[in-house]
Amino acid sequence: MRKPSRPDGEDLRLADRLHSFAIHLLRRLREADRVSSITPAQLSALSVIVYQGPVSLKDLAAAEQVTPPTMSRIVRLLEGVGLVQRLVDPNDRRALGLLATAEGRRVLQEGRGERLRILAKGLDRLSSSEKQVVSGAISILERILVKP
Amino acid sequence: MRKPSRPDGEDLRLADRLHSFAIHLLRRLREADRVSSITPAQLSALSVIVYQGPVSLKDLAAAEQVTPPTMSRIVRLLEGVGLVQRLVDPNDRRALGLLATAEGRRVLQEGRGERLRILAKGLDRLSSSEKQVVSGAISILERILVKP
DNA sequence: TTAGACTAGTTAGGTATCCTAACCATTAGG
DNA sequence: CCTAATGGTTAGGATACCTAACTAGTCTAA
Repeated sequence: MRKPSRPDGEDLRLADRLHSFAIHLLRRLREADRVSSITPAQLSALSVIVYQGPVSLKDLAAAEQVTPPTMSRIVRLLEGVGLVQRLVDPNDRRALGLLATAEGRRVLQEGRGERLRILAKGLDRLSSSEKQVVSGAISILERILVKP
Repeated sequence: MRKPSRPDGEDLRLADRLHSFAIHLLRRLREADRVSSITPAQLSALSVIVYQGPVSLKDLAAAEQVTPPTMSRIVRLLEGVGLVQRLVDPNDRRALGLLATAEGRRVLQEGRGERLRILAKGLDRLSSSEKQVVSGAISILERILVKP
């Protein structure tokens, strides 16, 4: 008899706790976004553009899990306020190479920085050995995000 | 000399890793929501209604970090498809006591279950001692979510 | 080499989500 | 009472999301 493919109750309970924690953590950190000058969807797209270098609209849409028309609009708004510029790929003149401007990188770091400061302040309440446990757990968990 | 109130670099790095992990985890799990019959905002509000028992619109809006008019509309839609019912608080006839219907609880469990199954499948790849580290870390991290 | 298939992106049009401002209805305090 | 405060809704506007249909550039194969 092989192990059933259905996850067992133990894993489900751990999954539940992890899921719940992630939701509540991000909900708390979202409070920081209120001071940002751009919307959450725009900030998230900008983040991908900043870190993934020149990226096509198609890839950007896939990364953000939205359709190309939706991303087209978001990019137009980001471009309109000067946070992103669009280049045309010389090898394929249909495709875009989206890049962040210096101002775009600044705005992103500003929003992200506020989130991280809030979170770091929470972590500050942990002992040094507790932080080690957390750090180790993240290293472990990062593996489950790698597509199988 | 006291420790500076500014979080140190160590905490910021750990915060960054934790933040990034939470974002990527929820982004991955969001793929499961595509099969749900209701939208993410509605699912999230429904979740609060199911777990927080009879709740006022004001409190629900605060929990979801939106304004009362926004929540008013979401509740109207949820009520329209029979997932939520509104009672009037007899002690304060202005206030609502929002409750999930049996169908509402079913729809919520359906969507949540799919997310948890995906996550549990990922956790299944960890060894039993790794799961213990993760479990311990979550217990520690849950403390930083408690409002100071 | 050129017709047809395919791919990247945009436009059009609809619903949902979010906001602020303004508005009822009810409650609480003087 | 009568005014101020509170819970919710309505109105109106911007963004975010989708599908369907379109344009323009690329690739393939006869």
